[in-house]
Amino acid sequence: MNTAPASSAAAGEPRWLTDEEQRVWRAYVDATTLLEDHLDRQLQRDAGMPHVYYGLLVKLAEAPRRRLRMTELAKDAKITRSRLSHAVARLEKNGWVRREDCPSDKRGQFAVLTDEGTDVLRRHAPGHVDAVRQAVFDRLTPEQQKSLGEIMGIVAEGLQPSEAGADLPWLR
Amino acid sequence: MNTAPASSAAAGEPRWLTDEEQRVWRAYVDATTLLEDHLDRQLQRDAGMPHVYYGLLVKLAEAPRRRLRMTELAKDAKITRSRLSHAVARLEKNGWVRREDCPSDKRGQFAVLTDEGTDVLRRHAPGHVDAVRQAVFDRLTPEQQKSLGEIMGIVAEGLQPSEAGADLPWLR
DNA sequence: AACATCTACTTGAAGTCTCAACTTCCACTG
DNA sequence: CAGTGGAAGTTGAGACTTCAAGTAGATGTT
Repeated sequence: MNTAPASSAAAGEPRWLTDEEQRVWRAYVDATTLLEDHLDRQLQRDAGMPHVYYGLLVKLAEAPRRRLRMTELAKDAKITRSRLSHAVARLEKNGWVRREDCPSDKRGQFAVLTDEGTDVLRRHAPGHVDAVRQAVFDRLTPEQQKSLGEIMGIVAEGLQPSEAGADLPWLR
Repeated sequence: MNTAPASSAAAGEPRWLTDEEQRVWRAYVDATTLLEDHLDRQLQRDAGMPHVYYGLLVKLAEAPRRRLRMTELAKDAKITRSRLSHAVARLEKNGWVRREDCPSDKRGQFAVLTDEGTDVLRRHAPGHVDAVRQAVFDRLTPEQQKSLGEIMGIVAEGLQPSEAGADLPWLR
């Protein structure tokens, strides 16, 4: 008979967004579009790279020995390995990252932050933090900041590709 | 003497993010990256276009006579006119949008949603709404939804190009 | 009218991202 | 140890975005 499953798009009546939900959703889309654009422009102008690339350098800077396996870096940055491959190629051309073979796994590659890369980061981090502050933190109350963190945490968790067991590869 | 202005990156000590602020910011970046990716994939697979393009069709569908001047559409969607130009060219190729000259201003162009475009929208809106619900609204309490709307509204407003200058010192 | 300046929109090239192969290597089975 | 399947990473083509420069029409000034 198949009458009315609750949440599937295949069902008869889609659960449209209420007016209030629409307002929220549009605010979200507007804000994220404008902000990503803003940060991309700021970083492109000052540091010569888009926001995602900057994020990659940051992840590397925080990693032990300033290096990360490609797959792990991709997972951390929430991007595909393919995208990362292209990105690292570009960053390598800039001299900010270098690739190194993994001794224990001949398929593996490390992305390693170079001294030059570290330097670029040091030079441009203040400007970036400042941009983020001005656009976000300076405009929100502490409660709103806390709220934002919780909400985004929930959304991110819900979209994480297959978190079950992926953390514990040694259990397989 | 120029000692320590509070919020400029040009100054000596940049105001780094606290640990808590960093957690919030990373949650934000993760969530927005994952979500945009998720929606892009869903729409590309089902409707054959990225999320932004879908958004353009929606704006047109809501406009009087299903048409909008290019500049206005760009403003509404928070994208550059150049990007819009390319996008509309593509949507035109799909037969979902058509251009029309503006009678009162010979430089002007209207982007007009075609019947085919309206149809594509009708067919794929349920799936999209469903994706948004599952990723966002179904996971948040009403208070969190309200919070999200307020917060994103504030951030968007701060970045709106129209709201020039009065708020923040642009010292660069 | 002539001129400069502004606005609306487009264009092409270079950079980035996606998707679907593809290569190479690892791990496991028999 | 051959064979199979999976994992790590890359590649190239096509799609999308950005940036700077372009055309053309509108507006304002003298």
